[in-house]
Amino acid sequence: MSAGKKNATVFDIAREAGVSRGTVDRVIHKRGRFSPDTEVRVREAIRRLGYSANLNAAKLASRKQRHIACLIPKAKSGEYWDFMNKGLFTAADELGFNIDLQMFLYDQTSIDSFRKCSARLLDSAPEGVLLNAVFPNEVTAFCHEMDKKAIPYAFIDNKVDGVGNMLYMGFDTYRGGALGAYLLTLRESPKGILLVRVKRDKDQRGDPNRVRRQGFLDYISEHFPGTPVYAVFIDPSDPESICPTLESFISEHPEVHHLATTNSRIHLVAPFLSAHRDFFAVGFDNLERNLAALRDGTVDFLVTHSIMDIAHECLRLFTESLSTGEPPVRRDHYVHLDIVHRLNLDGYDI
Amino acid sequence: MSAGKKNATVFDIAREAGVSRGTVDRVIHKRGRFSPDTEVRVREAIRRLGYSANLNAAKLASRKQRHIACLIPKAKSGEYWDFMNKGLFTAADELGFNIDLQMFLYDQTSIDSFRKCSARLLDSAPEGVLLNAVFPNEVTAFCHEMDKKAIPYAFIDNKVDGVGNMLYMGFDTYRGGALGAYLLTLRESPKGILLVRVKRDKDQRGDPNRVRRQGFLDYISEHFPGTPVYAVFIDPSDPESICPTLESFISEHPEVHHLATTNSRIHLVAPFLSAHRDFFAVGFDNLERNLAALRDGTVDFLVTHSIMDIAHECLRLFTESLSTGEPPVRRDHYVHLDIVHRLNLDGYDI
DNA sequence: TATATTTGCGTGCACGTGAACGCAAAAGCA
DNA sequence: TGCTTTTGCGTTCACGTGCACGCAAATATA
Repeated sequence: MSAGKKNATVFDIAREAGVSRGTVDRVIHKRGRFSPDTEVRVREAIRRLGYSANLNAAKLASRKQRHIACLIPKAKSGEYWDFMNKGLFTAADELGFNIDLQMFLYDQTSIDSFRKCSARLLDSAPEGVLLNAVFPNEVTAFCHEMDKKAIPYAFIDNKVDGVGNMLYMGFDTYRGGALGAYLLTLRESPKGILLVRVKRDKDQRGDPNRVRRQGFLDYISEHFPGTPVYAVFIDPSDPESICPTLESFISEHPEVHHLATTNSRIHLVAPFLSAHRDFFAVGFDNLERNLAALRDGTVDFLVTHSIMDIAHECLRLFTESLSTGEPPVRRDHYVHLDIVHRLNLDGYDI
Repeated sequence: MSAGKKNATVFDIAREAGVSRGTVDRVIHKRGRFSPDTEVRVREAIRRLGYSANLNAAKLASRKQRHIACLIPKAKSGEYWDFMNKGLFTAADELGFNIDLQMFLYDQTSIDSFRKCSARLLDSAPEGVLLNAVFPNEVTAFCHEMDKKAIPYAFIDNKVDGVGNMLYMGFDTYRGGALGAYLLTLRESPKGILLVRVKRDKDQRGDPNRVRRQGFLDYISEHFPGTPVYAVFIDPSDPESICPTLESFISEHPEVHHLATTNSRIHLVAPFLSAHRDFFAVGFDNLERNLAALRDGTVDFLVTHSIMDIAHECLRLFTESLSTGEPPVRRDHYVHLDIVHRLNLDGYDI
């Protein structure tokens, strides 16, 4: 019942097109040394027989390393991009192609760092590039360079539009923000919302959480019009100052019992929350320290997505495309948003 | 960075153990024709070199069909076990082993049907069996028969204890019930809860949702002691009668605004709910009709899990175990519970 | 003791693809 | 024309495993 008719092989294609197996192989992998006429016959045969390569055999036979470069932010252990980094390596191992991941990690607060990193990347002449979009202008410029050199690239997590990327794998940040706002206000209508933000002094990048915050704010102003949302800025580099900052806020706004962050740093607020159990708190992203805050009940919900899924699926589709030479069937992919609570924390792997 | 040292092959093992490749192969697959002494040497070599088979090569070379039988309930299109059925076939295709799935679908309201089905299954002499646990006594008896015949089997979705199963892949139903109760009561403390249950007349099986219901009830009695939970029974075979039944209930209990089912049939209540928008409603399992009710806002939350994940992971671990001859590293597996809401419905595949 | 069977082991083919190699014909160049 | 390079194609080995086959020695059966 399952399967039944076995798939066509390169031999079948060769016979159908009246050429040899090697020729079919060269056409498929665009390695030259075939006539335009032959190419047409082979592609026709492939279409007719519905051929697609046997991935097991391909992985087994592929001895050459696939050199793929990743241009993503540098992160401290336990931060978002640190998980992405690990996820990509795990995925590379699992996928079984001989993927040689080369990491180019830039400082996400410095455009200059991005420029230098991307230049080094181009020097390494990768077969493909995975990147995210921090500095929209610089990323766009860099993409145009890759377009010129015909290097395929895929966006991971976020993207810029108007460039010739092969693939995007991310999630709906706007919707995520709205979902966070919904969960935050589900238990009790808010008299005011404390939105904890992170101070970025001379940070040159575009705000990566702007869209998510907009989704959050739009939901609030639609469903609780007139409810004030107070943005309070904390400084992650000075943890000692966080609690006092928040304490001084609530002494002025004792009516506020709802707290959220639209970035991934709600764990920074955990000490404050554990001293104020009457707060309902919602955050984003399943960093280990966020999950810990969820586990001990200081944070009520996390809205997140599986970083592993993003890394794995992105790398899978990308490398399979590189192998077959065909672009993925779909270009934009959105992974599912997860709602995580203390009661469904178990088995939630990052 | 990734990988580096290549994995040991059967050749390496053969050399290390001072035998031929074929002997190693027979030891690994327990196909006999080797001396106890040889077995020890080979196993030692495998351990020393940390060998594990190259799955790509194994899948490529395996020509024989793996005959695996599934003993699960028959279901109408769109019902829970219908998705499981489809999920198993999809997984079988994706896994690439030549898995020949043979379905033995019994009527889950009839012990007799189970008995006949399981007898037919044994006649087909499968290499392995996937089953769930409906009728505890009959399932246990059947497992003992399989134990006698040395047929490996795995439980999917739910299980019975005290038998020699190789694997269990399911989820924490008790915790799920509690989570449902939490979500139901998050918005507003309940004055009473309407728990819609399904009438089962002369149904001989054990109640599959008992544990989940217990989790639900325990949560309520712990956090809202004294709150009445009214069980109202509906008859799925008579959809016309459902609305009147519920209407007559609320005319007697107008203070009740919380509704839940602990089975997968909340979609049966959707018509009632769409006439009573003041109800907060929580259900279980992501059947298409449940998701539709979520989408149009008649149901607020679904607590569920990915049936596909269960099917896929169960079949994967099971067949890999059959291939390697080694039992899975872990026997009991619990998949993550998902909270699904209208706002994170997109991209939620079943 | 003579013959049949089992045990223990090695060899060889197949799976489908990647990619290097080789070779004749065509094209470029002097 | 005589030489080199390019084009177009076929052949062959390698990847690691499953599994059938074959064969000698050991054991069982007559």
